[in-house]
Amino acid sequence: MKNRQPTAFEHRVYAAISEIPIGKVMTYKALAEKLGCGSSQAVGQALKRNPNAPEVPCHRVINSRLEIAGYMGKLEGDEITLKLELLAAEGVEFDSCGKLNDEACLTV
DNA sequence: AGGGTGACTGCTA
DNA sequence: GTAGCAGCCACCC
Repeated sequence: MKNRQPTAFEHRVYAAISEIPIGKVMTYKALAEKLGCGSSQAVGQALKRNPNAPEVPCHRVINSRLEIAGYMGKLEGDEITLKLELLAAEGVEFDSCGKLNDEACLTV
């Protein structure tokens, strides 16, 4: 556990994710544009380097292909399955491949 | 101070 | 439709 302090940029990312309503998801690109970064990779970095899983609903953040990305620094594993279940509990249904089943859940 | 990485995206073959 | 390459920004060593 690094327990390092989040930077201003990361803090902005968490704030934007926290603004995502329940039952909705946002893509890295849209999130990056909302932050004014223009680079979705920077957003992914912020999430990967930060174990704020329960503090920030990072599971609501998906890639432009409407697929689930990673969780807690892992791209695949039981954590991903947990994320899908968590989203399903919020009303967002995903495919067995981790793809968004309902495009209407995508926040623009 | 410099180089390398990445939970990404977009275009081209 | 799948595969590969380049661009991009922020963080880490």
